[in-house]
Amino acid sequence: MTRWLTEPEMRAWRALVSRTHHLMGELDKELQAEHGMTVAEYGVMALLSEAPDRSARMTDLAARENISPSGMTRRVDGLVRKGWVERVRCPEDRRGSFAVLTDAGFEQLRTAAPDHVRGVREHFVDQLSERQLANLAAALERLD
Amino acid sequence: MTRWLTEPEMRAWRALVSRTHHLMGELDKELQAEHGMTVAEYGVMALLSEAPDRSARMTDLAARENISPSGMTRRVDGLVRKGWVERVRCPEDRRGSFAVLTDAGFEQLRTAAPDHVRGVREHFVDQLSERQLANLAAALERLD
DNA sequence: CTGCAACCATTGCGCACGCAACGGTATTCC
DNA sequence: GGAATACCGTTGCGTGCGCAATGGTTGCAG
Repeated sequence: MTRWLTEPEMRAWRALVSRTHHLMGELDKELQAEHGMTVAEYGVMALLSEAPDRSARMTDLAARENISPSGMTRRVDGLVRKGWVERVRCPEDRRGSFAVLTDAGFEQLRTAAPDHVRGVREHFVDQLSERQLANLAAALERLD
Repeated sequence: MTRWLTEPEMRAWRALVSRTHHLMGELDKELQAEHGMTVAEYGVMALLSEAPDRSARMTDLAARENISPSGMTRRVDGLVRKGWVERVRCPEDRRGSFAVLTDAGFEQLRTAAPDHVRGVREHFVDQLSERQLANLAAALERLD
């Protein structure tokens, strides 16, 4: 006996999928055009910039960004090619390696951040009330 | 002068991106394992099943699913290969073509739907209150 | 101390997508 | 009516990701 989705449930589900997808697409195009980087790359660099020594293990990065280890390897590959990140072999566990944000990477992030934040505000944050944002965060953080 | 994100704004933004991404991944894996189809394919077939004559123009499908025309061409290619959709050239506009849900496709959808809906409930709908769902839909539908 | 299981990051492979360019068709404008 | 324009769907090409398998390393069990 299947409990089908009610009309409000369906609306919430469809809105979540389609709005999020569209939103990410817009932000990606903007950040790519203005600063030659993707939102995914931005995410990694933002994480690194706030980490001790501006560095983190590959596994941690993958977990924090919700992608597979191999996906993170390639994402970091791209950042290394652009000179924004370096790899450093881990001394006390020679299997692992650190991704470290370079000075050029930090500067790139500093330059891109205002534009990216403006994009997030324009397409998302500033279109909702403080209350709506709080409710949305509370709801989504409850999942899983 | 950049208005940085406040902590609640940041939480809402991060939650939206990461939870949605994770959610889609889970549903995709389940639907793939149980019925050999992706959520994206399900979406197209669901649209077709509710359309007049179970058919729709490629352009309409692409717009409704928020993907590029070429993306929709390939998505439908896959469905045709599986025998769930057929292409029919449009009589009154010979540039265009219809995607039509076959009987096999309709049957496939009927079989997969209960499991997919259960997944959506389990991972999303049933974890939130009625009120939260309504708020979430209202907030997201307001974007753009 | 030795052998085996667990783990880290990477690589090969396949897949889905976007963009730009294209052929074919419809429409508009003179 | 004929030429320019806009539009529909498809294809070539490049990109980013997941899964499975791999090489190198660690740590645990006996």
